[in-house]
Amino acid sequence: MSYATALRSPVPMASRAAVVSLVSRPAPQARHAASCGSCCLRGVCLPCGMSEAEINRFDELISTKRKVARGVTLYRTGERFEAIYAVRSGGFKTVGNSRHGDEKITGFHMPGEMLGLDAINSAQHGYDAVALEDSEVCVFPFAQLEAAAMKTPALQHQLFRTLSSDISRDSGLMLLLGAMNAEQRLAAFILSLSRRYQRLGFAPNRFVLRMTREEIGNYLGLTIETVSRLFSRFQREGLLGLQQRDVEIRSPDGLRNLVGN
Amino acid sequence: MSYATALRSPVPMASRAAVVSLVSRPAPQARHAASCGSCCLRGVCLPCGMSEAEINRFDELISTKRKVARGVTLYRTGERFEAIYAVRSGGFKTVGNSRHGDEKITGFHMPGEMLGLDAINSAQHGYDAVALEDSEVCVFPFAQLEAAAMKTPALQHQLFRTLSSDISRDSGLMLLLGAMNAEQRLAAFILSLSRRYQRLGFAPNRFVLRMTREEIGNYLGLTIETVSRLFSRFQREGLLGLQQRDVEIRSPDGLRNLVGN
DNA sequence: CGAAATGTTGAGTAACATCAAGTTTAGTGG
DNA sequence: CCACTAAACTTGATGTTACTCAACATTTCG
Repeated sequence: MSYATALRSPVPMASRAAVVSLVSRPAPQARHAASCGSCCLRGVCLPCGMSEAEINRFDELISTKRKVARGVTLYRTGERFEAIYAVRSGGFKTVGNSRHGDEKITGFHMPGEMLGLDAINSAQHGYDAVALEDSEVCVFPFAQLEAAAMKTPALQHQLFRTLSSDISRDSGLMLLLGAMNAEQRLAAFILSLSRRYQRLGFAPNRFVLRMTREEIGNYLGLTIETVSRLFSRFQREGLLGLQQRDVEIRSPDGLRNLVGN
Repeated sequence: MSYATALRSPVPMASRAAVVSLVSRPAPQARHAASCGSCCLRGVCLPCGMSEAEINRFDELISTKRKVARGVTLYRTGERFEAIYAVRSGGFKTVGNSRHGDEKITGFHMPGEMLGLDAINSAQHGYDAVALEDSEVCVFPFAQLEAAAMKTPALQHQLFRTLSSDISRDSGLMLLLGAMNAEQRLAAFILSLSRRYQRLGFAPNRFVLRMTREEIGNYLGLTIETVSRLFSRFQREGLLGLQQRDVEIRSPDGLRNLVGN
């Protein structure tokens, strides 16, 4: 839970001095300049589609980095919308909280994916964003982003695409929740993670779950017991190899078969 | 099903001559210039936030209207993405079709709401858009829209907001499908329609359902029987007055209570 | 008017939730 | 480093919600 905890993410940790200096300040101020130009995620993140010159200009004007320790909230429901975020390392969940006090996870966000897009319209956040592990995000103040987009067609276009892809993602999930049984939901979830790891250049059939069974169940509209039973069954049937949160997909086709496409 | 059927929507029907001329041609060509400047939806639609001068320029450059008869498909899954659409009158459903042949409704779209936003990213449509009744849409070719947005900050901003609000909508629905029981889902659905009618300037507690019980069930992840039973129960308990598709909300608070906010 | 589509209601059933007990793993302080 | 505690996970027994199947009523449309 502390900043001293080693980052388990693929992106190299900042120098020790920098980390130590962070500990002495409250988290929100812990920022420094980012550089998309040298980031290994630039091909799948916001600058995708921009020329090198455009990216460099973009870097200097806009983005800063910020560390978020495991369990810490990046932004909260009701907070004023200022910026959108790109996950640089680690991972996040977005959580909606109803009046009943029960929470509902609306999404998991991996490196290269954006956070906060839903708040552009209402100018305030509708969800909490919580780090699943020690993480780092790039901060893009939205007003500056809009101004930059007016001058850079590639950036405007990419912003439209990014927003659009978030809509597709959600619609897909709706399908999942509204039309699938428990087995299909979990299979679809695993396949979704697999695709997203592959997009980042990792092996698609071997990865670590960043979230608990409870979080998976919450997200999929299932109880923790159902998730656990299904994982056991998938393992018994040879679809998955499981050891805690280490997942090995043994039969991608078997999973796809369950989901139905 | 025919164009001769009177439009039941709030927007005045085009002149009879125009309607007749449409019948003789295939639907997709049935277009003529739109004019946001004189449209009663301009406050809730794409031009929202633009000055009168900007709207007029926008009109001339971009938008055309198109009629879509009940049951007719505006665009289909797999078709190349060319334009986004604003519902001008009538209503639509968007339908995803899985390989199993079963369809899943991912959204209902009322006047002033946009269609096709999810396709910007992938450049091809991921859903079918089908008219629930005789309808009219405004067609905004996306390439032209992007070009116009580069010159008009208010338009760019409104596009971002529109896309963002679609994300919020979907996330909200996810919550609905993943965390609510049948009763809560239907109550939330009715309240959502109520809010949207109110936004259009109609009475919030008296409206006509544009969709069948089956479509409602499909959308909410419930069977038609469950929807029917719940409607009967809501009526019995004095929450709703129902006569076919005519809905009267008798106890908005009762419904909100069920949903939990 | 008659056929097809749509909607209602009842009885039985299956899928998933709930309740409960126990095991394993991770985190903490001595 | 080990013991201890809390958190996370697994598995079984039972219960409930919503689905399935079925029959029938009503409405819409040609």
